[in-house]
Amino acid sequence: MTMSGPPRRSDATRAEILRAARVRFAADGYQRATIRTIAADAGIDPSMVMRYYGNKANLFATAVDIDLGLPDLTGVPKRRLGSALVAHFLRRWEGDPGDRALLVLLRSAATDETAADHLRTMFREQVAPVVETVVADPAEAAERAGLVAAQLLGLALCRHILCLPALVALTPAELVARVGPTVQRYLTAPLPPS
Amino acid sequence: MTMSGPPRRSDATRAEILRAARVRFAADGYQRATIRTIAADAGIDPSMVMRYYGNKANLFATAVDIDLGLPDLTGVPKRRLGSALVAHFLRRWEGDPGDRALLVLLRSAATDETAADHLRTMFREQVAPVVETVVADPAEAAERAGLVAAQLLGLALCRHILCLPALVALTPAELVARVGPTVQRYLTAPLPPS
DNA sequence: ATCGGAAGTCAACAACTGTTGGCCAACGGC
DNA sequence: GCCGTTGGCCAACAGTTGTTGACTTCCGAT
Repeated sequence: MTMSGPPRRSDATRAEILRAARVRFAADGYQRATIRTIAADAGIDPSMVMRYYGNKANLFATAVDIDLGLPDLTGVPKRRLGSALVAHFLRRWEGDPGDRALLVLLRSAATDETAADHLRTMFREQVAPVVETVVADPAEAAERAGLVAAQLLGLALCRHILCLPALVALTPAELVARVGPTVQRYLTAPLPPS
Repeated sequence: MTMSGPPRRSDATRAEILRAARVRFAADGYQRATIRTIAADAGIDPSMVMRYYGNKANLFATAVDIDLGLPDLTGVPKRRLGSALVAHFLRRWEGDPGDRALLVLLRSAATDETAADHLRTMFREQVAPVVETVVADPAEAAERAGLVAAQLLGLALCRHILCLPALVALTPAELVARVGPTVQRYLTAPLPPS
């Protein structure tokens, strides 16, 4: 991730562009965010964005290449797995703007196939493996992880992107109390026959 | 909804435009769908779209002005409320293309504030009232409806827009069996204290 | 002091967008 | 058959977009 060559004089500008890009992509999504507005936010010329990141798609890919930072769940008591997961994601996307990278991806993934692909990869490489470590039958891991993702992404969508008032009104603690048991059930309850 | 004046000779074209618009908006979202591609799909000139629908925003509003067709839940046994709701929504958005209007809205709402507003209105005027008829304490109706919306929209997002393989693989019947109990709990389980 | 390259600015191109107005053809009541 | 109305197409405008290349300015090593 941090495979830096020799430190360059322009590192500050590069970082500033990336910060502005994350904010803009998060606010507007891939298509509506323009190189020009991102450059304006960063206080530099649009052509610098091209020079440092090649093109818009690559800038987006760089801005979105993040780590969910999922905790190691093997030490968590089995009854608290759901609450722990919900609490972690809430902490993750309620943080300061610029670090809400998951929302960047979510907003763009609805209309941009590249972003959707990033999200699927993130699910496959980060969420599914963690779920596999806490699930009884590994054969069911993918399905359970999918159900968990649907619940958590649905919550992020309704609370932070659609901003449904009924969900914005709830505190993080209340959300953990309400959604935690659902995730818990998706992780541990026996799957009903089809 | 069908407040038609005298039947015009161009009704067929108008309908064809609307059909093509729904398909395109569903596939690409508001911004990426262009008047030109919609017109091409409908086999007519872009200027006709303008003549019949005024502008792109109005065309979108018309294409998206739909009825969820939520069933009357007052006759459903209280234990089956969750399954009934999940089954209804699954039927609604697994149908033939052109009738998947909810997905049109969902895809665009992530990046377009107008679409998001439509979705909030639909939630407030269609989902919340129905939930209110089946909930014990009316004061909790909005919150319960919000949780239900988060779960159902999350499912639609992951299955039909992100196309997570783990969720695409499940049959509608399996999904009802897995997600139904969650919705049931959001509707009827006592809300934990904050 | 000077020279090379990096950092940054400016102006422009080509493609695409929503939108407009003018023009032609077909229809239908008189 | 005549003519106004309607349905439809074509070409163009104005704005925005990603992207490019030439030009200037600054800094650090020699």
